Amino acid sequence: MGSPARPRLRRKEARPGELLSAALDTFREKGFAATRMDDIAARAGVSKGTIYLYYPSKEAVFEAMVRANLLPNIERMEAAIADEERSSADRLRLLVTAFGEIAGDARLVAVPKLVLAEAGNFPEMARFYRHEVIGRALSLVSGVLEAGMAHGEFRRLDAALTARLFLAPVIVAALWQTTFVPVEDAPVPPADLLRLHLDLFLRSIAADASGGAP
Amino acid sequence: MGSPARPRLRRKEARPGELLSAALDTFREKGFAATRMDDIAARAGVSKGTIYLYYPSKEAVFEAMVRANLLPNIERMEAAIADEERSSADRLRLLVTAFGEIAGDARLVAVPKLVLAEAGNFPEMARFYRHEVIGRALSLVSGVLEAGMAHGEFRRLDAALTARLFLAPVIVAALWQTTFVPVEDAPVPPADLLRLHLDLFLRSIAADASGGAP
DNA sequence: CCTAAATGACTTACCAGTCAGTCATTCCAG
DNA sequence: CTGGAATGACTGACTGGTAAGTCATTTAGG
Repeated sequence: MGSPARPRLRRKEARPGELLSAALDTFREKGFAATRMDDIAARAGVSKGTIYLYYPSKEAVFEAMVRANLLPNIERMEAAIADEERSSADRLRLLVTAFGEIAGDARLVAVPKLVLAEAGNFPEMARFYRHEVIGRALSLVSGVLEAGMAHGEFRRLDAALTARLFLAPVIVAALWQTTFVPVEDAPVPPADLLRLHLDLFLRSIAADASGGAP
Repeated sequence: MGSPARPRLRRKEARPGELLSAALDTFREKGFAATRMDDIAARAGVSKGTIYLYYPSKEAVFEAMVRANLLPNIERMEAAIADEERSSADRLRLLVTAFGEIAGDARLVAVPKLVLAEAGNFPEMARFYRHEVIGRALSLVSGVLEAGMAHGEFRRLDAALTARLFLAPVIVAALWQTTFVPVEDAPVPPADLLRLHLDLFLRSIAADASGGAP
């Protein structure tokens, strides 16, 4: 028993990231309230006091964790449609693929789910997430939709509403994944669902009645 | 100061319902962990001890509250398509309307959101909800879809997947409503969103009138 | 050595759950 | 009717356990 799991290390640079990563995994498993600072510390291989060297409170850890996971998501999305050469339909296809990858990554998806669950207790963060992540995703999609409409590729529709309809199945797939898959044995392959979604969606917004796909 | 707010009343019959209603409103505002039994009691105009006359624990209150809000939802849904005379498209239209009403009722929608948020801590309840509410909603929709396909009204598609795509925007609208509307000032009218959804969805699954290409 | 990062025992606050006592209501005896 | 005894719904101070946050001490690393 006497063997100390690890000698105490001093890693001023790496700590904050390690702590937030441990925090994400712990919040993901138990939710905000049921997570103890000792849990996070143990997972990061550190004692509780160490967390307080870097963050002033549990809430601060939570907020920092959410912020740390904003940029990667946004960048993935924006990278997915950087290619301006493609047709609007192709760009939507790429977007669905990119979102599908995010939706399949349980660790990434945990963040919005936590924001959702804690919106009542962290209204400021909810507003922030609403604008910085969801707002950007919506603009991204409606930008592509408007381009397609201007180009005559898609019918004229309310781009803001249509963008929401485009994203809805992705969001539901993501939430489903984190909520029910750990609890039951018959998962629906998100890839199949999203392929069908793209097919139906493109058909429903296509400009001419006689099909759109080349 | 001496004035007692209210004389103590004895209402053995009405209490359980009043307690669950107070519990719903409190859980809705703060989430499960952050609500205190004293909060629920105060909202119900009762002392904390009284709750324990009717429910053995905080978790029991939560579970009872969820169960109490199952049946109304299911019955609303099933009533919405009871009319077997109509076309499948019309029945989908009625379903969207019914779901839209549920989605617009912030109190009702809070329940699935709480289930979602607490699925990790109440796996049994998550499974239960998955089967008794979501499962039933999915069968309802896929039943209508299959009837429409058999009738030649809709294209042949995977009914289970398509049903999920049909429900996704309703679910997202509901979650949006409870999460972001209290936090910002520019709500999207769910009615507009769902009307567009129905339009696009029906178009995407319609059998090709002009003998089009698959 | 010296500094500052890391530790973990300690303090403090909070809250689920308990239970001895209170009082509104009912119901019979006179 | 009436009053007072019995009932049991209701109360709220209290307990025990838990966990956030602190800080005097320890020790890695330069």
